[in-house]
Amino acid sequence: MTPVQAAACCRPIDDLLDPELFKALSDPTRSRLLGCLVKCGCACTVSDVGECCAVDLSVVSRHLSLLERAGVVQSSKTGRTVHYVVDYARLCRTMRAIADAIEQCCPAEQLPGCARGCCGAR
Amino acid sequence: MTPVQAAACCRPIDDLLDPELFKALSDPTRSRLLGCLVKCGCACTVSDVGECCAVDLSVVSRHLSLLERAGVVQSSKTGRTVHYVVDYARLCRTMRAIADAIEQCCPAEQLPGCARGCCGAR
DNA sequence: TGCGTACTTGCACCATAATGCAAATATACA
DNA sequence: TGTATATTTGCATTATGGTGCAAGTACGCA
Repeated sequence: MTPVQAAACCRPIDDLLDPELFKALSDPTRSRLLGCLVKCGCACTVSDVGECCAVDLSVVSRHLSLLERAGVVQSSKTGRTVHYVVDYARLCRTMRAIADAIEQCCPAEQLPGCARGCCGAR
Repeated sequence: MTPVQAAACCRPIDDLLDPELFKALSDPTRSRLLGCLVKCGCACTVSDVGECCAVDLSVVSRHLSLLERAGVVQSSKTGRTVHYVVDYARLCRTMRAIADAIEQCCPAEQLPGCARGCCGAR
């Protein structure tokens, strides 16, 4: 199969390789903010998360809302404070789905020893 | 635990949330090129992969070498042609490791019903 | 109602990165 | 050795995106 033929062939990986999601995770500042939120485990205010980074609070606000648009975190407003929480379930599900979708395309000869004859990542 | 405290606490997720990897996957053109390579399943030349996209061949060349630097694909040169292959095993392993690392940080109360009391993604 | 706090938005600036074209490099083949 | 092919690199252009500051909005509280 040539790349052109492959391009015409629809697979789960097509939807999962979403540039928007990866773009959300591609900035060092956002990565750090997300890392703090992930490790924190609880709902945090914009100000609290902002203390992890040496950037303006407006920058933190923008980054968090971008992460929310990408489906990585969720926000809830109570009064004038906004709390952000990581959507653990969705993130885990997406990452594993990507792995599965890639593995599905992996040719059998790629890595011997795997149950499916490929990838050996299971 | 506050975000600041969480930031000081080292977890596997810290190394796995690598902005460089995600940056490699964050461009639509690169995403399409990678998708073709993933679905193709075999080693493809720069020219062949380039036929999937309406961009200059020099652009394709640069994108593929960037994907290689990010550890997503591997290249091999034979004569004057360069072949690119997806590193299926590594990609799968990384994505699953990210999922595992995120799950590890997920608080127990997040999602009931899961074996670990969280995430429900297993 | 007025003030302070939490966050967001507008704007300008700067850095990075994507793109196409042309030229260069590397290699196969006659 | 000369020519054609495959890929890469230099360069200029353009687009995108991150940042800080200042101002605006929303809301709680006295």
